[in-house]
Amino acid sequence: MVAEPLAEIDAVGLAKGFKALGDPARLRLLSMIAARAGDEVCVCELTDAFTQSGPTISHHLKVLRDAGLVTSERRGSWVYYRVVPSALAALSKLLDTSAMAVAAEA
Amino acid sequence: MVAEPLAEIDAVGLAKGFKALGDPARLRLLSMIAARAGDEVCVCELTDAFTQSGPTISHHLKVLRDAGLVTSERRGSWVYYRVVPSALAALSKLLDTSAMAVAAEA
DNA sequence: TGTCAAACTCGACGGGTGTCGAATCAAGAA
DNA sequence: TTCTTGATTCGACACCCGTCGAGTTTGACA
Repeated sequence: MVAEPLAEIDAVGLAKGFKALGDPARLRLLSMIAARAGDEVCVCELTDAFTQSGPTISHHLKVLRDAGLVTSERRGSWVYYRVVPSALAALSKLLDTSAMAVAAEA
Repeated sequence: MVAEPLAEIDAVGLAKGFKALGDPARLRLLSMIAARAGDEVCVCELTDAFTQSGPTISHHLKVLRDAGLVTSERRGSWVYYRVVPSALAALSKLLDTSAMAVAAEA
């Protein structure tokens, strides 16, 4: 958030990322993928951990993919997901700098 | 995101915060407030900077308030907003640790 | 009291979102 | 090829969200 307020054009792109995180199911999905720390996670493993249906999980994964937060790769019969660290870092930094800017004043 | 995947109960609360950030107008509002670094911003100043109507801005500020990301205080005829650093830091940390966990593997 | 300005609430509209079952696609095994 | 399993896409439903104009509240000032 920094010293300079966000330009509208930047806000649109960043909001897409935050919007993708704005659902409990997606947040849990991302956390389960990120918890593997470099390793990938099979979709079958994710669907087993949720009460929602397969199509719903697939939809949420697509939202995370479209937001650039995760990538997917098919190997054989299974599809594996992994996080995109730079994308998460960009969102994190935005909030961090703004929090710091305010904290520094106190 | 850390080593442990998010519990569903935690995910619900955190998702509220991210959801509030998932709109370009709200992201810009928050950035304008945060850019003041400890100082507060008058609503009148915010509405002037946007093309949206007053009621719309007021609605977005309420969403940010309900999410605990900002606080408001009335003084005289004007209402002033300021950010809640700890709330932003909590969201930032979640993304940061997950990004770090993955980056550390590489 | 009455009036004015700032901010919020209300009601409504159009479009978007989460969810599911059914159908479809992809890849391996018989 | 046909069959089976994993994953996605499709179509539909109920609900939510961003937006506005109109009306309401709050406080200052005559």
